[in-house]
Amino acid sequence: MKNRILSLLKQTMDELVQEGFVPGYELNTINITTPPNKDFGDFASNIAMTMAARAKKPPRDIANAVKVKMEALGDIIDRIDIAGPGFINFYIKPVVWTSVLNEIHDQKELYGTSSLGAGKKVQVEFVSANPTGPLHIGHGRGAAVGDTLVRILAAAGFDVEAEYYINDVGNQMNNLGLSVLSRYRELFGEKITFPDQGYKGEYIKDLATALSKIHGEDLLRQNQSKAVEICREFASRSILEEIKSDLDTFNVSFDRFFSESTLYENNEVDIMLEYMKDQGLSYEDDGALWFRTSRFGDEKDRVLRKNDGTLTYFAPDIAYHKDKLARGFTQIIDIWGADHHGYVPRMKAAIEALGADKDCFNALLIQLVSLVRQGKPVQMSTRSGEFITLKEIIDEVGKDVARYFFLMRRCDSQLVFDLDLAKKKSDENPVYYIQYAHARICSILANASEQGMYADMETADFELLATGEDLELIKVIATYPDVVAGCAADLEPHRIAFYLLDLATAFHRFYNKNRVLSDDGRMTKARLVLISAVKQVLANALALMGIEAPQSM
RNA sequence: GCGCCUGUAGCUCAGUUGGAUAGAGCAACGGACUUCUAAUCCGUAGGUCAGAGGUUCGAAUCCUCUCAGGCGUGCCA
Repeated sequence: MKNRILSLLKQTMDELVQEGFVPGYELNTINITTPPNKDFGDFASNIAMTMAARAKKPPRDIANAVKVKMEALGDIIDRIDIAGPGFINFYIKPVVWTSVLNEIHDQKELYGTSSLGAGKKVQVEFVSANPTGPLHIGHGRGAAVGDTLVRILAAAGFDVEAEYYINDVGNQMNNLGLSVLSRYRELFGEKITFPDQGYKGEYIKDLATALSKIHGEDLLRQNQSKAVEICREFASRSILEEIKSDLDTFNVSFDRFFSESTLYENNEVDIMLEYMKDQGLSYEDDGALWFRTSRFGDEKDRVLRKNDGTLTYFAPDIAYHKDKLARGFTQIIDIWGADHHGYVPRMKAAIEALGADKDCFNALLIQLVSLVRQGKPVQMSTRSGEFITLKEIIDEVGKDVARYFFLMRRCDSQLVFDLDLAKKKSDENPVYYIQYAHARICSILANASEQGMYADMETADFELLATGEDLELIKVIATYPDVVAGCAADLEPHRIAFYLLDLATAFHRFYNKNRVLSDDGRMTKARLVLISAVKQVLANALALMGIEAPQSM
């Protein structure tokens, strides 16, 4: 609907330009918004005010010219008002709104999709936790945000791929191996000194126990490095399996798990280093190899290879992003914890150094999650091994609630996860509030079908719906495609969560004031179509968030 | 010290990229079930948009400074 008004307005402005009434303008200066107040119409434009200075005419004069031309133009506009300093307020004919019911009926689960991203290949990389321990609650937020963003981008017509980068090379992997081996020796009664940087969680002991069942005492007789390797391989494989299974129960899926080790196997790191050298972008100093990131806006140069000969984390990461670029993505989105924000300038520098436009790379930073139980913060620390895992959260509050809670804040806002609220099955919990709306509709439709009545597009009289709460409800479902497109364009998945709340509110309000099944047969038929459409949109939006739409509660 | 994020009702947060009288939910108070699911709805009250300047027709939104909280500032990952 918004787009229809927009194109009418563009047409009008073009005519005014041709007539010499106003000077030429840039396309993106035309902006349609929904006014803060229903009294100001369905849509509004500030074009008269933004043009006033350049046209050297009072805004209200320009607004009036637009009004006269546009009122003659379309059959969807009821009337146009000019308000305040020069706002143009558009009032849509009520019956026109009801056409969205036909759209929803025709498109079903495709309602809300668009071609915004047609022809664009996007990759979203998220979670990417090291296989050194189970996913914790912070990973959960990244997983929920990333997975939902992927679904939104797909709905907006992007060719999108979800990827998980496995850091299975390097020091922390050895650490893992050492940690497990220590616990293993402990099992056989050896006195051990646990490594300083070791992983202290209980799961390490479980892994050691599992190893002892497979190998018996054999590893005690192996030489140290061989034993560590066996422990490392076994542990990382087991943990990765567990991570995958957790993601699966969280309804999060990936198109590809990309292993860091393949970068070495395919020599991609060396090729990248060679490229940097050839381009004059790297140099040796102090026995280390440096990358001139400062040339691309970073505050100082960064080390690629340390003076002990080993590579920094940054080096394979550049090679990894080179690989991504080579795969032909027009846009690369990395979802990171906000504590990695200092890493953004150097990654952007790398992207630019690799010959790509730095704007094709986006880092979405996810702020911290803290847990609250009975009003008190729950202490967490990865190092000491005291952390709440994603699995524990899912077991406690359920997958749907967890996903919604992770998405009910803007990404760059810290999130307080209230476990007591999450478990409450009442109106305070937004998830139940939304799902309840869907279940209520299902219940009405079930009652209707018992009486042999169904939503029937042919016989329903939409004019009956062009008033009151019926019309308000229709307007909310009509904005859904704009919401999805907006989320995709601005990479802000949380807006879906807020939209769902608005839609559920509009439905509950409607429900309390009106009956669907009544003695009035014509109204009953019309409203069956209406609530079927609402049900469809609720289901579509919930699906974008990966949340169930229950038939009954 | 420097950089990034945040600061909006008692609490938790939105705010359509600079628009009109700043909005929800919870908590508080008062109402609505012979009615398709009361896990619901309606009403009342609640504000120096952290503070001070600036930019302009117009600022919660943009710029500068100050204050407060979080994070970063490794040849860690």
